[in-house]
Amino acid sequence: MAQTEGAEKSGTRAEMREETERLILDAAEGIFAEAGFGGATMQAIADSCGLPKANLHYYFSSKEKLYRRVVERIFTIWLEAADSFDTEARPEVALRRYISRKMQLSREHRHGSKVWANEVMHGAPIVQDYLESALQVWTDTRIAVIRRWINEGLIRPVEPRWFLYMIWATTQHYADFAHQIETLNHGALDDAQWHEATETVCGILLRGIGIDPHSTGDRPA
Amino acid sequence: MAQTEGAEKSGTRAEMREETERLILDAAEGIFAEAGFGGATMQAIADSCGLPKANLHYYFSSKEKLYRRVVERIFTIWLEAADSFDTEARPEVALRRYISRKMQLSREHRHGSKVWANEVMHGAPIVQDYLESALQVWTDTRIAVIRRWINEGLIRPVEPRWFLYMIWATTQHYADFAHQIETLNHGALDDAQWHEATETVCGILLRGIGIDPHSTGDRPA
DNA sequence: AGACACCTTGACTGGTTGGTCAGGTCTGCT
DNA sequence: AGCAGACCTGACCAACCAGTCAAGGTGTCT
Repeated sequence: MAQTEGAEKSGTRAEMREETERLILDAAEGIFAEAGFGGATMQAIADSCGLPKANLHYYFSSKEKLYRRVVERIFTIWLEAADSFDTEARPEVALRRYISRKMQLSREHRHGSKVWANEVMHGAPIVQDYLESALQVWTDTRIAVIRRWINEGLIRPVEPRWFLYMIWATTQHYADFAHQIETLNHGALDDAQWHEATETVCGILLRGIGIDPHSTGDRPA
Repeated sequence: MAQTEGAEKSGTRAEMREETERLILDAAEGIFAEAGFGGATMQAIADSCGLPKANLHYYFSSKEKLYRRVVERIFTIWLEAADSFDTEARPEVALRRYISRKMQLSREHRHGSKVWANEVMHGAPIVQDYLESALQVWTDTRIAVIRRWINEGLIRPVEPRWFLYMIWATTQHYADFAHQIETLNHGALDDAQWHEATETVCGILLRGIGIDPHSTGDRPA
């Protein structure tokens, strides 16, 4: 009976295992985001997904293993979003799409962004290898693209590194500091505010590097 | 003997107490920044400043009280820096000074920024009242100033709220994500890089709202 | 039906942590 | 000198937490 937890119907063994793991990972992401690794307890995660604590240890042998899986999942989502930074498109198109996507992620994956921020803030004890491999590679290729745009005179000459950090910082801020933003806003941002914030961020960043933010790709150059 | 801890010479009772409290607060700031509230231990803080753990409890009755004092101190520094946002000066001067000051704080008070970020990310359980009072007031006055600049045609019309968040996000990113930045940079940023990053951030943000970032106040308008 | 592997869970444990306390030390005052 | 009050600290404790385990349940094969 307890095997068909919650709403999902029974499927194959593998499907059910995956389903339960996802249930735990979702709960863990929320708890780790709200309390940090040290502040989170396995009991709290167990309560959050309505499973006994011992059950968690059946699926994830240790707290650290569970945490690592949470962070890995977040990094995967982040990398997929990163693909929206199209290296072939014109800068105003590629950047606008990438920034919009990152804003969307901040809205839909607030917890994930917080866990990542926490991890990096504490010196990336778990994901140092990601920083040095995948992130390094991704960053280097994008820096090369931005350099090319500069050489072709498409954007103003800015150090690509600092510009990329500005994009990350401004977009992730809406997830990591959501509580502060919502306090100052007297409530959660509505659809219109999210749209306006995204437009403002896009507008300032694009204009900041010398692009007219309204000359999107759908008009002939 | 142990009373004149470390390097400082003995002064009055009050001076020595203040000195010891500062020693503990400095250590606590570092530990809280690196491990979060839940991950930090009183023993680690004690070791970090070379005092026995029981001594910490003599000066700060509980871990939470100590943490609160750390956060309060950070907020004070933040507010003092906020005064560099001169509401009288012209936008390019006021903004450039404020952004530069915030970048400087990110470099000199990395730990403090991290503790603040941690606190807000976890829902500001300790400093919610600051957000609702002091920060709210400060933000409202600055938004009014930016609105005035817009009405006077000094800067492009942007929602001041989102613009302010961009400033906070980009500058604090250099403290909160220092580890990520330094990993990608293969080492800490040197003086030249900090200068260049500050210039890039200022340049993009000012240009983004329609200001020529090089028309500083020291030339006649 | 029976056997087997997989899943679930309440109860338990060893280690860690925040906090206490009694007894000692030092300083400034009279 | 002698005293009072501030300061220091090793040893201790109760609470909590990650992780274990053994016993029982459930689905799926032959």
